[in-house]
Amino acid sequence: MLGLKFIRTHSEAVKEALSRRNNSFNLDEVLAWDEAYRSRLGESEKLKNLRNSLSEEIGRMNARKQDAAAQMQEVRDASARIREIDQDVQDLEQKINQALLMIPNIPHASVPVGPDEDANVVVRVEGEPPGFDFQPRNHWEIGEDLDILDFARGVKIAGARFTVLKGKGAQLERAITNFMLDLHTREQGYTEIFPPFLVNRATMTGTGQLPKFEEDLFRCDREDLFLIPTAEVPVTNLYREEILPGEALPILHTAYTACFRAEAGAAGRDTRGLIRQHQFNKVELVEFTAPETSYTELERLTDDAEEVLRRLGLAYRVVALSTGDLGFSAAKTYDLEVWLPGAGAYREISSCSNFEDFQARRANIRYRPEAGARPRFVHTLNGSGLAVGRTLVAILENYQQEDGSVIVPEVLRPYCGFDRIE
RNA sequence: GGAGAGAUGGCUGAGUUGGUCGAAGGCGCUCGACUGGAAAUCGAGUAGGCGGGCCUAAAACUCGCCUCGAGGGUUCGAAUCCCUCUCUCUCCGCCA
Repeated sequence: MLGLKFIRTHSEAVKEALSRRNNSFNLDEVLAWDEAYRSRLGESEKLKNLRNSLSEEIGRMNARKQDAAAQMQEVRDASARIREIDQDVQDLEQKINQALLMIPNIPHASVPVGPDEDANVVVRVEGEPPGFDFQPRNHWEIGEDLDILDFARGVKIAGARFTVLKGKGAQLERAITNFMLDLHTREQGYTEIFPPFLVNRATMTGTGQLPKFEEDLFRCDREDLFLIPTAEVPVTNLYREEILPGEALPILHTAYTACFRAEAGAAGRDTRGLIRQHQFNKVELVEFTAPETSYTELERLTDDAEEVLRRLGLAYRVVALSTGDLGFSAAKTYDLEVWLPGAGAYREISSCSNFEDFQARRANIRYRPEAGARPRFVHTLNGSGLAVGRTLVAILENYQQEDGSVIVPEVLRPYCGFDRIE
């Protein structure tokens, strides 16, 4: 969410940012409401001031046994008018707040300008895609032949976009998860969190999933709880409505969670394989930092995610998303795309974003730079470190052998206890 | 699921016959004094939000309004009275 004061004083810049995002939000309407809101609020506050001073006077007169009937009548009249005006104030305030929740973040100046993903910019390419002297296969073929992925039974017990991992497939998934968590916690300084997978509406609103994107979420109707689409949601909201001491920053958290996405707008896309599932595992990195350092922290956090790919020996590239492809809450995003030989393409395996104070405003997460100073909004960042299912896909496709077996990357062997799946 | 208790500032804890209470006291924290330095001691300060003024702007300052879990009501006036909701704690039941 953008600050109302900011929108008020920088309306042209906000409009310009919205157009770079291909967003057709009507800002003038909000500005008009704001105008009316402040004028009505002023009227109301004047009358409340009158009411307060008269009430005090009445108290004093009563103590002296004087007759305050006239004053009481005056306050009664004022209160009636206040009630009317406050109704307007409340209506306007509500309209403004609802509108504010629908305005996306402003892209950072360094974000490439463009209408869609075709305008994304490849920032760097790392690692060599492996060469094969045979035709590399898709992960779903490899996985089914090895009897470690069972798509048919996933559909039977749950539905489309649900898959069963079996035997060494399940073990490898678990090994990948543990390898990532250990790297982040032991070497990169993140504190591990294991959060609830179901969260309430306020939490979903805090990170920007609600109110605009409810159709992308799974919801438990009975309790009005939502299955988290990413650990970003519960972990960022950990400090909702809090003022953190300045010396606590930066706060680095990593969390493994299952993630649940309705994939409402993705019908027909990636229908085969593990790439696009309703449920998948992910290890997430979440960071809270002071505004001054958030962009250097974005580079560091992205590098922490890249380290997973480097250690797994997977080729990848880093892509800066364009203004038209940027997520609703993000000011800047790098996607990490891993090379998939079976698909013959780079596919997204991580997304690292700086949200600046967009989420912090929604969730009211602040910090006090020093004792006695006014609280400021923190900046929040997060990135996948990494999507576990897609990492499994990348390993199957990149480490496949001509005989159909798959070599396990060195760093994972201590975690799974085998060096090959055949 | 049943019964009961409670929600006050960073923490603790008064305030519940409605009226200078945004709120005593203590702790913590900040600044200052004392000290070679520190501890102890003493003094001062220390909630958040919104709107206005000031200003190129922010901060600071200043005026006002709101907030004592959330929302609504009674009243000239509510932390204090009434209603609804949420959450926490204790006991019982159930359960991994």
